[in-house]
Amino acid sequence: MKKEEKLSPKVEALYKAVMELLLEGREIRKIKVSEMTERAGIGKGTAYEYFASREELLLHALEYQKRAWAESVRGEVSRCETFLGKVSCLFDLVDRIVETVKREAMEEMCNVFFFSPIFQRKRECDVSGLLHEIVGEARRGGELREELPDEYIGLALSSRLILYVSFCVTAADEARSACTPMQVREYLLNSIKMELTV
Amino acid sequence: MKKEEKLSPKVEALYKAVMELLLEGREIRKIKVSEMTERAGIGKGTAYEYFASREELLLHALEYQKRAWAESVRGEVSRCETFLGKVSCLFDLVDRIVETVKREAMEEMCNVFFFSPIFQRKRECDVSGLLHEIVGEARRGGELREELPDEYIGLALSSRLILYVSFCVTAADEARSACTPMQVREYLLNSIKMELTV
Amino acid sequence: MKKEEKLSPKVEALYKAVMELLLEGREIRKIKVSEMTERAGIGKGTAYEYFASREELLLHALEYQKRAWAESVRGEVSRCETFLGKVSCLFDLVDRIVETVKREAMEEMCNVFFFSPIFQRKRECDVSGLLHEIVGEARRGGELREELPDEYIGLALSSRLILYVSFCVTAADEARSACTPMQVREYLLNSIKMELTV
Amino acid sequence: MKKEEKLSPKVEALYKAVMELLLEGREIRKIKVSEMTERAGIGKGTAYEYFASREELLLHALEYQKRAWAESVRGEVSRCETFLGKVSCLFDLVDRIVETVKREAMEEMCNVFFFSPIFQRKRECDVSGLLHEIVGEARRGGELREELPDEYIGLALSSRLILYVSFCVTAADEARSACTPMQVREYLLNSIKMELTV
DNA sequence: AATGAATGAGTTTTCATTCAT
DNA sequence: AATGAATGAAAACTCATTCAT
Repeated sequence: MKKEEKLSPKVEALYKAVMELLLEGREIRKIKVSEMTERAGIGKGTAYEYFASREELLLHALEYQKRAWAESVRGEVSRCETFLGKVSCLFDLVDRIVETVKREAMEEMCNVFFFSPIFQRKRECDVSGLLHEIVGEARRGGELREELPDEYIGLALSSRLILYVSFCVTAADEARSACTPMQVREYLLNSIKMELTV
Repeated sequence: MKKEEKLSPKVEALYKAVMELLLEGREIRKIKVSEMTERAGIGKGTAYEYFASREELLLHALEYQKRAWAESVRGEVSRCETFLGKVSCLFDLVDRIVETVKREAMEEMCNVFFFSPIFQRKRECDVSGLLHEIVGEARRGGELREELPDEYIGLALSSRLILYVSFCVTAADEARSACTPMQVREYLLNSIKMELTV
Repeated sequence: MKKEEKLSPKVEALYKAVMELLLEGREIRKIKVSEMTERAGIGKGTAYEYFASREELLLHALEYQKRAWAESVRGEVSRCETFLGKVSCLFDLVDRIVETVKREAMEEMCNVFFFSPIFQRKRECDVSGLLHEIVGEARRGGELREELPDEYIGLALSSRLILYVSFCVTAADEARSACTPMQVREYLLNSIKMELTV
Repeated sequence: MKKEEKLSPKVEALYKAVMELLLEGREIRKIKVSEMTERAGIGKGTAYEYFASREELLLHALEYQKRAWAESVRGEVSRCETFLGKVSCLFDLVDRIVETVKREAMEEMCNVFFFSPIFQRKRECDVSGLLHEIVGEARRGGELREELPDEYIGLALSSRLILYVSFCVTAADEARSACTPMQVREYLLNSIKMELTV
């Protein structure tokens, strides 16, 4: 609930540098410390003043970005009254993210920001956490089918978001696609409504 | 009984070694050539008799494994009459894979065998290819909703399989889960039935 | 005086292969055994039936070529009556060799066949040996200045041949050259006549 | 007193190490990076801070040495009035170099410092460049035969220098030589005078 | 005699991390 | 606090040579 401590400008520059490199299509495992610091405009040693290792720096940078994305829709979400409206905001977020990413960067970005987090425990502050909150509120509001446990609702939503990401990404280079992202989104919102809500 | 060109025994040993190392939880990008050849019981140089680079060896090893898994359910799938029956076989395959793979290895395995294929063009011979065939047959059999394009059906199935995997994996270390993998599987099959079939 | 033993066809193929590779501009130190045997159309192991090591194979191949060149002018030389006529034959040989060599191969060929031999002892059977014979004959025929020792005559000739090679080679890619190889050759023969003969 | 940009001490140590190894008779193409850095008393990685590759390091080291030798006679040469005096300084340089270099090292040194430059374009800063300057001055001073182009003069000098080197080197291990280096030098200077000057 | 698959010692090169300034 | 030169452990890859067939 409490906003984060103000970030040191050097740290922020490092986080920004990591995202830039990812968006340019770099594999995260192959980004060098020197590239990050150069891009951030600071000395190589300086990174080690703030982080114990390359690994830790990368982890924090990704965490920061996930949090930033979650924050960026939180307001929008809270302004929506209904469960489906809130879910729709998450689709908006996916749209915005996918738009900024170049084709070459897609696979790595998806792995890093969509697939990997599935296996990670800490999810309070990222989109998964937000999704969890949305489910909780909808449950309290009686919008969800009683027989379906929250856990399943969460999975059902995640599964649709992943489908949507995958579609947007692969549709991007296959112009001959049978349907548009917009249509898919409609399908998905409809199927969410049918399956999960009262 | 014989399916493929006979593999050189050294190559087969290498493929097997790569899978073993993956199953033990090694990150694929960090597996050393020396580890692979030692595990395979051959000389380091020998790997380079068969593959131009470490990268190529890994790629072929994964390709081989994906193909092997697809082959391992193909028979079972073809014995099923209905779309849902066939899809169920794929869930069986996921069950079998998840049982074999250690917790630490799961993220890597999923990236390699479930997420990456989404971005790849060639998919005839792996599970994605099989899934594509299943959709085609069901379409011809008139089992699927006419308004949904094959593309959407394919992604809808993929995303459910991915979610099933991730549930099985994460449920494994959260005993306190509200539902069992078996239940989730039922939910998912049911939602597939509701959403995609006539 | 005695002709060489007839070469095994495999050995001859190897020698030929080495020359081909050199003429294509390969650095001799970087030619692999596998390249030589492939080019020769024989198995890699076979090279080791005839030579103890890569090094030995290369040495023999070069020796063979130097001898072949010397043999190729010996007849011509012996048909000339005068010292200068014989020397002229050596210039002819240089012309013929330089013509066959591509620009990229020049430096390596010169090092291998002109410069390196300067430091080697065994020279009976190559062009240096022939040159030595020519000087001997001219001395016996009283064609040379008495005050100049044979050794100096040899050096003076070698030096001119080297100059001629260098000129031909560098003139090849500098069209703007102030004089032609033919002119240089005239200069040199004249200066040889002036300096060394009676 | 100061001639060049100040060299980093590590780079200078590397250049010095390369020369030491050459003077000990090592083949330049076979000198390992680890040998160079050990000899220079620095870490292996450090070489790669200054040079992109082993090859580049070697090239720069040789360039540096060629320049150093040229600089070492330039003063002496400029103090001589006549063409032959200047040429004599170059023979002095050869004497000095030959004295420093061990027999085993000579072939490599000659290849690197005398033969290779023949094929290279950039020659302003090494001995070839100096030689070119000497020819130019002599031409302007009217000391050279008008009918001989500068190019020919240059090669005539080079080939004599090369021969002097090779004589000094090979004479060193053949005590039974008919003439001394000193005598050969006299012969050569005399033949230069006769052939090239007015 | 001829082969070529197998080998592993030997090299270059990379890059996270340290530490003196 | 900030730096970046220096490091060396680690890894990929090469290729002459061997030897079972």
